[in-house]
Amino acid sequence: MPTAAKEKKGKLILDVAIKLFTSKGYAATKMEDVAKEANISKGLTYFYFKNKEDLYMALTKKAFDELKSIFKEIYKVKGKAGLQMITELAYSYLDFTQNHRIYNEAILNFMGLVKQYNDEELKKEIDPQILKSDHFQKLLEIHHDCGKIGIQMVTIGLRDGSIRPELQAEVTFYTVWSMLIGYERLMGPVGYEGKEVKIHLENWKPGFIKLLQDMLKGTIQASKPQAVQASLF
Amino acid sequence: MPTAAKEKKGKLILDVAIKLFTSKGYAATKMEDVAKEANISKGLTYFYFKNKEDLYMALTKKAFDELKSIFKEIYKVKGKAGLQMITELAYSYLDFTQNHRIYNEAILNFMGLVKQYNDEELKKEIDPQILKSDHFQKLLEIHHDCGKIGIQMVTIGLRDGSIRPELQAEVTFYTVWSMLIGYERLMGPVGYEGKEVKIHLENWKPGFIKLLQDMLKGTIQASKPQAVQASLF
Amino acid sequence: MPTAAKEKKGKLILDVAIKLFTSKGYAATKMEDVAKEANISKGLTYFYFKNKEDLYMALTKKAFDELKSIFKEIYKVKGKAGLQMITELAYSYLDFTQNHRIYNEAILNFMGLVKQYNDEELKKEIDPQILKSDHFQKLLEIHHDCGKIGIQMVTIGLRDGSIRPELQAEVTFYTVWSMLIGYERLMGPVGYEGKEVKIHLENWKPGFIKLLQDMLKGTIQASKPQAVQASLF
Amino acid sequence: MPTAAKEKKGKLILDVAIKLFTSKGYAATKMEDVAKEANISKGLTYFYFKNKEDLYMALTKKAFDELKSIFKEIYKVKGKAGLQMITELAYSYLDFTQNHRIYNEAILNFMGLVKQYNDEELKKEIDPQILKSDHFQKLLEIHHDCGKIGIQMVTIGLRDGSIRPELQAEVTFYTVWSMLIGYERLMGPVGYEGKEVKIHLENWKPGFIKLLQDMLKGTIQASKPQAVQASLF
DNA sequence: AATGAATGAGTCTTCATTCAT
DNA sequence: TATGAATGAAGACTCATTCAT
Repeated sequence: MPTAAKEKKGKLILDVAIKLFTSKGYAATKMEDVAKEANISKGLTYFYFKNKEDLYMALTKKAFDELKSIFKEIYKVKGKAGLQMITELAYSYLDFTQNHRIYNEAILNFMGLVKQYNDEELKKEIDPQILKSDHFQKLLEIHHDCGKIGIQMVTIGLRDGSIRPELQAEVTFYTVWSMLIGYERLMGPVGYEGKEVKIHLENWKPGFIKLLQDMLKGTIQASKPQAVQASLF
Repeated sequence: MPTAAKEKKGKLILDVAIKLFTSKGYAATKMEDVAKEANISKGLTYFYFKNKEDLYMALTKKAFDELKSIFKEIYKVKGKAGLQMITELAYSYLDFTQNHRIYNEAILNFMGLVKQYNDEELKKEIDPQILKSDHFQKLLEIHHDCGKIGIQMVTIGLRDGSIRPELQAEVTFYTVWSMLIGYERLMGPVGYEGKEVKIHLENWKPGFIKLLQDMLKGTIQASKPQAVQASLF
Repeated sequence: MPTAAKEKKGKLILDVAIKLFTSKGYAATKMEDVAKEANISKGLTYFYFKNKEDLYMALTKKAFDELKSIFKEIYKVKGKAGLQMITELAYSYLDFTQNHRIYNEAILNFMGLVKQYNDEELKKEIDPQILKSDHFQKLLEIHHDCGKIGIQMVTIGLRDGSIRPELQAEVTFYTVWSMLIGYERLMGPVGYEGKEVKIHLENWKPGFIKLLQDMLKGTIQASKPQAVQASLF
Repeated sequence: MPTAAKEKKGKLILDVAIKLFTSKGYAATKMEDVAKEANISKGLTYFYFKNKEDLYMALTKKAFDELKSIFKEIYKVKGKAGLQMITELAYSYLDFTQNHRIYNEAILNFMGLVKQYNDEELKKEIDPQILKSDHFQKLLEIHHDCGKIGIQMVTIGLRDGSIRPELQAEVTFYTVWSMLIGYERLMGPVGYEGKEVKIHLENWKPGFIKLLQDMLKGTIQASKPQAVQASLF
């Protein structure tokens, strides 16, 4: 089988894994389920992925890759104000996490791992299989990429005046990212039709974006969120 | 054995579980480990907790209880501006998640569960043992409590002018919460001594808080964060 | 507590056990279930019965006692032909097994045990707790009692001519008993509304009794089954 | 591995299970014992049988299959009178139950299950694993097969005059089956060398068969039991 | 007599992973 | 590459039984 075909099958397995991990969760998904759904044998999955953790790290890698492509897509278009970029990013990020629950979970999980990895004591408790995974090692190299682009976006905003000049780019971007990460998880409670809590999903998103913008806004305004959103699709 | 003693043993088991889940993770911790560490028999853990998931839900319940007590502690002191309350909350929340990684994880996990629970299709995939857990059912009842207090804080801020009057309390509070949730996880990557990323932990926190305040600020300023923080400890 | 009261509680436990063993089966019934249903503590059941097997043997003993009382009841009335006695016995036995599924099961089980007990090799495999049970030992002594009475009934029939004189009492009685034992179990399949099997429960019983009588009948007839049945209630 | 080999291993496991269930009993036999005795790993037994109950149901299925083959073997030979067939059947059945205690137990157990299964209330108490077992479902379909053949035998007897014409085939056959079912169990008590009960195994069997025949006999006699028995071996 | 917390041996069952083919 | 039978370590959970009170 040529390399192209090999990659195809590897992708197939990964896609199936994404589907199953999303619906049933990592722990509840058996390697056999993955194989069955992909119409291949159980053994073959181990030809393409060293083990289950490795498969999950491959998924995480894909999550970061897709996230990065979102960042790049927004970043590469010239002439946009920095705040507009961040706004677009926010919309895309929220869509990304809503459409790919497992991706956000994988990213969340990976960031937890990085925290452990950077702590000499906690590092020992990390499953050795994760450490050995090529995908994990690759992730360690690339997981700052999104941050770097995001920081660039903020930097542009600082320069073009769409973002308040007194802000620090790194701090600002990671704070924005914090917000975006929390959103998907809070959708569960927020979406619930509680008697006393009147907030609903439809209301939250625009308000959330507006707050994000207000937090950053400089004297020169970015285009209206609605307009931005429209331009994204 | 008097009820007090019975409760004590239940708490002992829970405390041990918190310790082990924190250091080794939920999946890697055996019920037998918990029993051994608590100097009791394996069977007794099942006398106090129906099963492992139930134990985890008890832990989650405790996480929410402690979080709620943080909210209440800040809320009950009269005479503070709303923005000050939110600021204090932010500091306490960040401390809470940093000091109790497992609590934040449990809360994150529970919110993911709530999302599944509210989706007819995804609900089926939830482990029945979770659904049957009394602690889980209790959590469904109380998990809005923190949100309600937080919304009250924002409402106070809207009235006293410390928070911009055009904001909507619910939307605003949940957006604040989003920020707080993401922080702990991003500390992993942020804390890493990357060559190109200059942001460090010491820098991030105050900047993060500052941004949060700027996002909300009305015409009347709350007291300085530093002062607030000092008063908390 | 006076002996009378003690016996009362012991009977209560036994009655509860009968109820639960009947509905859920021996293996699926926990000692705790028994205690709970009897509104006593788990520990107390062990005061009245050495262990679970002992409780089952007590149940078996009661089954044999009740069966024996049925035999005696029929036997003690003078003036009946032997065949009539056997007929009455058949009716009563079938009622007994239908109303007390667990009794028949216990009797069946005990007879299997006796078979094992009489085989030097298989005897070793019997749970020692059974062997140690006073109820089991008692059962070994009395389990022939029903047979003895039954044989007497046949003997009477042989003498009074209601049963064919060429038959041997022991062989005949145990053959009758075989029939009666099988009936309860076959009611499951027979009761099923199969498309091709037309036999129904209502039809089977009288036909069964008729065949039993025909098997034994001598020149002098016993009263009609219907009449006999009527006299029983 | 070819299908033949796969079937072989499944049979091996089943044979081992039959051996162990027979000697130690179902409850006392561990799945690990079965695996060890079959020289395979514990896990492999679960590859061939979903769980322990499923294995027992497979055993029960085999019991019914073997029983059915006995019925068919006798039924297929033309020219025999119906009573002779029943007589042969009785001999074979008694041999079957004596040589395969576990088979009879399984059949007895299954018939109890069918009774529960047909009662809406009791059905709930059946272990779900049993209900899910393919073998159990298959048994529900086939468990009338033996009955059907037996009824045919009686029907033949009614036509050829070897069985009394006034009898009803279904009722008659199931009554015969009742007798046969009880026999194995009663051998325990009967076989015991009681001081007062003189019946012994050697005496019982021919007498039992004789009574069975007398119960059915029409004007035309079937061949002698002894001759029949001889022809069977 | 009575309680019910505590024990711990016992077992079923799962499933990631391997390997002969 | 591909299969799927086979492995076996691992772990959740049960429950009869005991015993301090």
